[in-house]
Amino acid sequence: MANQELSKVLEDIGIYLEMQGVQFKPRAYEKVGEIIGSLDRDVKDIYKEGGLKALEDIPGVGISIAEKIEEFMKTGRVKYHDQLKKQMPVNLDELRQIEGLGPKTIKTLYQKLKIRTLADLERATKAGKIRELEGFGEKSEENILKGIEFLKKSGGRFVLGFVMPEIRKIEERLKKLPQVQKINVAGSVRRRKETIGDADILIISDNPKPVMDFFVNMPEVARIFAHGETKSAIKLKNGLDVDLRVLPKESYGAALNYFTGSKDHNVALRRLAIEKGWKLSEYGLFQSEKGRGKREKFIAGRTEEELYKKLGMDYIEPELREMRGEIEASRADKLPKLIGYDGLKGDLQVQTDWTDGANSIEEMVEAAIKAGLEYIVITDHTKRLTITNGLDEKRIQKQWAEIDRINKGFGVKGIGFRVLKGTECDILKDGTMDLPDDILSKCDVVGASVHSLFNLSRKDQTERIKRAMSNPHVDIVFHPTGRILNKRAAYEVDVEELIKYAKKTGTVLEINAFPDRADLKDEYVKKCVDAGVKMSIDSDSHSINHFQHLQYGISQARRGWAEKKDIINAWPAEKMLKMLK
DNA sequence: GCCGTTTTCGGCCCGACTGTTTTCAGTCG
Repeated sequence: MANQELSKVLEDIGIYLEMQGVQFKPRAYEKVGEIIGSLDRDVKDIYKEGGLKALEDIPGVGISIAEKIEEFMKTGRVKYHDQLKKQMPVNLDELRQIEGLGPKTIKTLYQKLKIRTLADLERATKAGKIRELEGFGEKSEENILKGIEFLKKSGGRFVLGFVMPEIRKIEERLKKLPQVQKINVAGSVRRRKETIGDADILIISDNPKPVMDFFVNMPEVARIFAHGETKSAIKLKNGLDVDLRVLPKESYGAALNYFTGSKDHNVALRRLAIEKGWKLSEYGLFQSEKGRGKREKFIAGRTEEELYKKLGMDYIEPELREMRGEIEASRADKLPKLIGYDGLKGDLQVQTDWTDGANSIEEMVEAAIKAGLEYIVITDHTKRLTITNGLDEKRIQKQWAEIDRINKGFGVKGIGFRVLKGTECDILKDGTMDLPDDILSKCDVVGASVHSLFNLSRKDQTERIKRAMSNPHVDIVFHPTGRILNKRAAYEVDVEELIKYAKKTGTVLEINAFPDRADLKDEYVKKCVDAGVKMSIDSDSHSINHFQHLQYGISQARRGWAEKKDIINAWPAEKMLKMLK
């Protein structure tokens, strides 16, 4: 799908235009880039079927952008984009990752200091060049440096949910090859870590050469590092490294286990094997025979299940293999029965075009039904978040009438789906809510969110959120720590104190499934599980395609040892509602 | 550059915060 590439070109045009101080056009390009980026259908297909006219039917696309899309389809580039880029030859991808660096700043830095790349920026910062610029000072320089440091720490890692579609696509393609008998994606992808460094694909094949040839010649390959019979390694255009390995049938389980990790988990398994007088490697579990020249006796390794069983353990799900007590739990028959990937019945955070969502309530409902859900809560933003056109007292009541109308329609048609009334209500500076209690009391589900003042002291931020939790109508704290992976650290807040207070007030904490939020993170999920604090897994959908993100929230819950009993939207609507304040 | 229950031109939703200034530009959500 060329949508992603096209979407980036259009968004880049918007940024370049913004640098030039052009009015309104930037937003038009930015918006259309967003829309195309989250489109269901391949733009290529739309163009093939209906030409320019069909392109213009895409929301946000007029004649001018339609022509640019056409040009992109025909030539793979957009001249207008090339021209703009020539005028301002900076590495936007790199520089824009720094929090606080917008188009205008990037422009100034280029014009005054010839900064094009992250490396240029770091050099200038360390040489104290930034603070000398007009309009900049020591603080600006310090903030940029902090941004660079943060970026380095997250160091080239990819957000799982953002690269997963591409990995799955490659997996599906390889799976279809007649020479491939079995295939698995191993490594941190299989453990479902929130970010991954690379992807390891394992296969069984009697005739691997054609598979390898196919693999290194895929259209999204940018570089080939290795191209052999048992191992090939490539870099994709999006920067992700992918390895493909061919494994022998009899040791596939052992190899899958080895390549899935985590490293520490593997070490623990090997130690267990040694205790029993055996030896574990990626080739299998062996009886280590004394004496030279004797062949080691193969004990297990065809499947992972067999391997764990021989070691006297229950099978351990990949998401648990992080050395957080899973070895002991497995031996004691005390592993959790993790919530399943089909385990959700509802979604408690959904935005619509009443605020900053892309689709109507009805469209979101239709998509939710398709995603297999039984209910959703409409939780549009509230008035403080003005840019989203947040709902005030009047508009939210209007929305309720619309929801009633939709639910009534389901009643008539005999559809069991339920739309619930909710809000993603801003928590104000002092911990009070952006909507009055009499409105909140009439919502089915009240979510509370921090969207401002990320830099309060740890104490003030914690008190602020605790005050919101003490509101008798606040059911859930949405994305409790506010982090954005690869972009922004969590605000200073005492999460353990929030967990304690959640228990005391009966407040639910959210696992936000949006890929770069994944908030709460796994270790806090486990603390909630241990403390008996209930959680919800919500997509935070802003368009009909975002329900697919729920799986990443489920991953996060599983990595935190959560079972069905811990996740309130794994329950039927009635039971879920009864649990709330 | 897009859009239209303001319909083919004239709008395009804003407010808080920061760091720099001494009245404001840039960024964020």
